[in-house]
Amino acid sequence: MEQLNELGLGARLEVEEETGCREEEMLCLNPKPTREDVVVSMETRRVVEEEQWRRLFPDIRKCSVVIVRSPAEQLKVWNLRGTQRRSSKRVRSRDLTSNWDWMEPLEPENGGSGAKRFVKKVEVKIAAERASEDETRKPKSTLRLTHCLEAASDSTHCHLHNNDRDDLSNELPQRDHNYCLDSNPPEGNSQSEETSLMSRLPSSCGHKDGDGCCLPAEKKNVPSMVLRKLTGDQWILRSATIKKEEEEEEKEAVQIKNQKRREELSPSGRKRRRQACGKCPACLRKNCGKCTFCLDMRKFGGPCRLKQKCVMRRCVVVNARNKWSKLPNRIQVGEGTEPLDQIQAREETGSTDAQPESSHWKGWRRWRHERDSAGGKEEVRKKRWMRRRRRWGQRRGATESKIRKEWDGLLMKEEEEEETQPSQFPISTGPSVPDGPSVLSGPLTGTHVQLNLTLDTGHLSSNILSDSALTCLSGLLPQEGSVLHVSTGLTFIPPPPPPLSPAPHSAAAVQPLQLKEEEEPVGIELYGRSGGFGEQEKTEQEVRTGISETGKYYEVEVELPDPDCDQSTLPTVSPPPSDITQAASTCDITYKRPEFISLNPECFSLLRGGVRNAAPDGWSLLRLLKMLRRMVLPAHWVAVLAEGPELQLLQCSRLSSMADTIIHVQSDHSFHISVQTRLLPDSHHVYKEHAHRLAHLSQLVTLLLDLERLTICQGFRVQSPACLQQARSAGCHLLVAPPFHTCLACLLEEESEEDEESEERDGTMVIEF
DNA sequence: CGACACGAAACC
DNA sequence: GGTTTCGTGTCG
Repeated sequence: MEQLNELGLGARLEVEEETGCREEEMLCLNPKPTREDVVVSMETRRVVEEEQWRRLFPDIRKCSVVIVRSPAEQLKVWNLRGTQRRSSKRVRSRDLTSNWDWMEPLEPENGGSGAKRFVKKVEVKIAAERASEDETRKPKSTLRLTHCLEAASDSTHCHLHNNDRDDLSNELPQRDHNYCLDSNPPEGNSQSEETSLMSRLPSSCGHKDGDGCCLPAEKKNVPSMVLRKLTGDQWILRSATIKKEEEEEEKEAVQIKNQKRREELSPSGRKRRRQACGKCPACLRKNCGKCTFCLDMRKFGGPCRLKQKCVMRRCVVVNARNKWSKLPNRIQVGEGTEPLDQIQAREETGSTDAQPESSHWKGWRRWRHERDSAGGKEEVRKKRWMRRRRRWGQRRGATESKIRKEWDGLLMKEEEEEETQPSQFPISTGPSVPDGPSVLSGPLTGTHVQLNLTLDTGHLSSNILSDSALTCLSGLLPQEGSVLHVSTGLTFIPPPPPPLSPAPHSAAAVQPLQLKEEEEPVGIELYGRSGGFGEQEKTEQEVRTGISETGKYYEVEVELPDPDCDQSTLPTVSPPPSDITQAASTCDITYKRPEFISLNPECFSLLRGGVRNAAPDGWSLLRLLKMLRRMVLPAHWVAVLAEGPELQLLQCSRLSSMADTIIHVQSDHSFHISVQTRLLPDSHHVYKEHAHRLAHLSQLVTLLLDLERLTICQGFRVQSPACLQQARSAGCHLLVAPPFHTCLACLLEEESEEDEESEERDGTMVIEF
């Protein structure tokens, strides 16, 4: 018996010798299955296979063949589990059926026998007729375990040969768990014999190439699947062919890059030095003797550590060239096409705005700052901070609340992530490769923007996810008054179908979201978690049934409707998430807006295709919630489940005139409205305008829009008597549009009636204090 | 990302 | 050979 180096193989082989003086190695396959049920069910088959195996190789003393046949669905689950289990290591995976080829964790010492075992599940296919042939003609081959690597992988191919295994410990990567079961004919055997043997015994990995190495997975008939890490905890499953193509593209890109680099390089191999033009005013200038770099120079008594040119002498032309060369899409932008002489001419006029934004000029500005202000560094830091703030400040306003600070922290973190993981939130209009990486973005038609969030299904429940995502959205997305509709739904929108014609370069169509100063988001964590949690879990379960091979996608849809279009039209409703595959194939790029969606149970049945009638109250609300989350609600309205159970629609924007307003929807779809815990009186205008029981989602949306129509001058909100008091003391007039004036009037009644005078003008109520 | 440090090319 | 300063790497 011989034990092979465990480290070298990444696993241990137990090799035993039974007959003859010559040591022959046999592969010992650990009989321990990982999926006992499957193995038991396949027991008969296993015995047959083992018999055949033994006939082929009678020298084998111990031979355990584990034949794993599992439904594709289960394989998927295994695959996912495997991914999670092995997420810290490099994951190698071939096709779904190669799942059983994964190495299990090494076992501890095996019962004091001194031998260790490893679990290696190998697919063995032996043709019956061949096997019988071999009965008479024993193969003189021994088995060998071939380290099987994908061509694309950067590791080396290794074989376990009888005579060179000593080298293996040095050659084999420790964590490489892809192996081929291979047979090695004894020396002297003809090539044909080998071929014949190979054909008799197809391995789980494939054939041999000329060097005796395993052919890459791609060369087999079975399509390989590769798990590829995107970011953080994200993995995508994709076929190896695509991976190969991508890697080829990457290779090409690298080659082009290298070629360009070589062109830039001087004969010595170092990058060619850029030459100053020698003509521009900067080049003609003398050392200022004041800047950091001048002060660093020996002639100015410096230590000569910085070794940089005087900031005032940095060549404008070179810097400009440098800038444009670094500018992405410069041709499209148009700035880069500006003739050099123009730049130069402008420079000669002394115009400072033409100074290229390079580190040199930043340095120059820094120097100027240092010169101008004593606290230069502090100022620079402040400016940098402000610059960062501006970027996010476009999304965020500048209030000084505690929430704000926390929010800023979150945003800063997010910004960092955004910078390091630019593909995380792709906002692209380009069509995606059908089988490509699955961080996809939908089509951007007109003003329709979709933000696709790819989230790790293992870490966020849909509840948490929706809340957090919504909170983010409320802070991040632009709010053009009531023009922008922010979807509060988290919806799977399947990737668009492949383009009919080669799509134009998508880069031109990529539009960054123009973000605007935003208001404070209202934390909604308290809502929706307290009540109906069980139902939430149920939902999640249901959603998960729709997990595809490519992952689970939550899509946040942001719609920027045409200002002219009627806002009360019902927004997009995406296909239900449970039918991802089908939806992906039948998805229409232009999502048609249905007239309305009925809230009756039949409608839900149609949408969800499940059993509805026996659903409890909360269940019904949950369905309503899910539908609401799939559609676009008026800006910053969020639907959550709360205790009761009841469904609550909350206005999450602090700046909204409807902040602190909650629409409570009961399980029978009746609703009432509260403003800052005060119930709106039954006599309220809103109740008269709208049916007390919601029959359609469109009614709910109309209700929200009606409530949103409130306009208030002077920035006072009128949800409470305190606000009115405040407005009153400020001596301002309040312009309140219907139907909210009734609500206001109600509040006023509660507070005091004597001070106010009101009159109706053109449907607008003017209240004067 | 900016500041800093430093090797080495380019220039004088 | 000395000086200048570009390109690049490292660090916070």
